[in-house]
Amino acid sequence: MNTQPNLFADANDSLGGYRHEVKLPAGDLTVYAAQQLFSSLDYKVFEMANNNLQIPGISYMSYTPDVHVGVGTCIGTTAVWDANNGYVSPSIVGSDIGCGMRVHMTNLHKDDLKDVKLRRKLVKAIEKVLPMEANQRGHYSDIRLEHIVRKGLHGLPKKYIPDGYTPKKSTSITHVESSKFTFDEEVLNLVPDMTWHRSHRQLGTLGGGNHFAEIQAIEIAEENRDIAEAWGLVDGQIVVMIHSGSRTWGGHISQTSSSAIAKMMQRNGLGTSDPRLVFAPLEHAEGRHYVNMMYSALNYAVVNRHLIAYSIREAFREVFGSKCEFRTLYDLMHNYAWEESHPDQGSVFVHRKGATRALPAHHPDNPKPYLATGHPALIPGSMGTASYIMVGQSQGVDNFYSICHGAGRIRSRNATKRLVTLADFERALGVGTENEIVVNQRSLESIIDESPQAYKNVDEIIDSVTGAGLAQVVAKCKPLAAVKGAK
DNA sequence: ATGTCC
Repeated sequence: MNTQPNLFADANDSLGGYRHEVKLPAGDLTVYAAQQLFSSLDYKVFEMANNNLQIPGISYMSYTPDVHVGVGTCIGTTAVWDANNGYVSPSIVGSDIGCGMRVHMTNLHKDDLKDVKLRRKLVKAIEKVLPMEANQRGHYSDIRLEHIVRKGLHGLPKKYIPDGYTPKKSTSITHVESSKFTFDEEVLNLVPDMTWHRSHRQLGTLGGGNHFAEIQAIEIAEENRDIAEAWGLVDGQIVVMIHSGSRTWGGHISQTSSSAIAKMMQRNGLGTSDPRLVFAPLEHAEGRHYVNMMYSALNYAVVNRHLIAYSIREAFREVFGSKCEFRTLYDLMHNYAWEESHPDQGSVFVHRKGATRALPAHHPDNPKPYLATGHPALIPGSMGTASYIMVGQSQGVDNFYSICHGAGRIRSRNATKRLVTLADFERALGVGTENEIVVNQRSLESIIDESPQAYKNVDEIIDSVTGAGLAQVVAKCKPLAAVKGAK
């Protein structure tokens, strides 16, 4: 409950209670959330917004309904500056640069996976090709990391972009948000050998925490059946959803850039109430350096998800034969900052931290295959609950087209370990029943901090997004099996 | 999130 209501006594609700304009001492915050979710927000998220709003020149800041406290900045933040006179903040982007979602579509039906033993077999096959133990090396030592961070998907050897990876013989790189982020490659010379080495070994690995790969069965939303069909989605279809990021490459960039920027801030007397919140003018050497490095991490993250998908495709082909399709639906990030064009504000520099860009039909930033419909917006649920494939609405322009990025944590990992029992977790996964969501980890205890009881109800989050007119549901994705990385 | 503290 909110114990210090004065801060947002001036909250002005609109859009039937789904949008809240909050007056904070340092500036205005927009919160997209149904009334009940809004009322239940922790006071700390407003405190963090107030710190972020102290960064000079910020022109817009908003929260998604899944907002929760992070380090320096809340997860669920969209923060915007004028691109010509703006600031960039590694603390807003966060440490997992380029973290995001990827979905592949198979030609399997949920009935093909009805047998729990077959789901176990599939998970075992995935474990063979997809490293999930901490510090376990990936299987892609033949790929040059230098090519990946410089050229993104274009740096991959051809054999890793198989025919039929996407519909109509187009390659998978036409079906992602961006196949290559261009930057000043000089910055790569400053990355230490150890980071090159570790990041090379880590290519194609899932990582820990909330990262996962899930096998899901989809239900098409009736009102968007035409869009679903245009995307190649049908009722009961098995899809594979992947959530991962830039691993140690992005982590290294975040850490080194943040400390360089912190020093620059000290020299120039810059700062807010929170010393952990670092930022630099875009035109400063430190700001430019971070942006360049960040883009290399975006390349790493997209390729990492592509390779995870490639590995899982191998497992599917082993279990279901070589006729098993594995077409790319989309790859979409939720942690990054970049320049965009806004109809009223022109060139803007947009940070998204745990916020997903969901463009509507005909927006010019859609990749060509999705120009007529809008691109798929991929929203993960918590483990054992549904995920969603959505599409943006034109009204989303008010929020720079940002929507949620998942369920949103309601209790810390430690609090979850204290409060949630193994029996609770097993019940949530249907362990022992024929509908069991099969998980790779032999000991569920090791991932109990990821149990659904640690998260908000994703359906309420989605309701807030649709209620506010930001996006619509195209398909609901129900998990049949999940693989998680070890701690 | 992260080779979770040089």
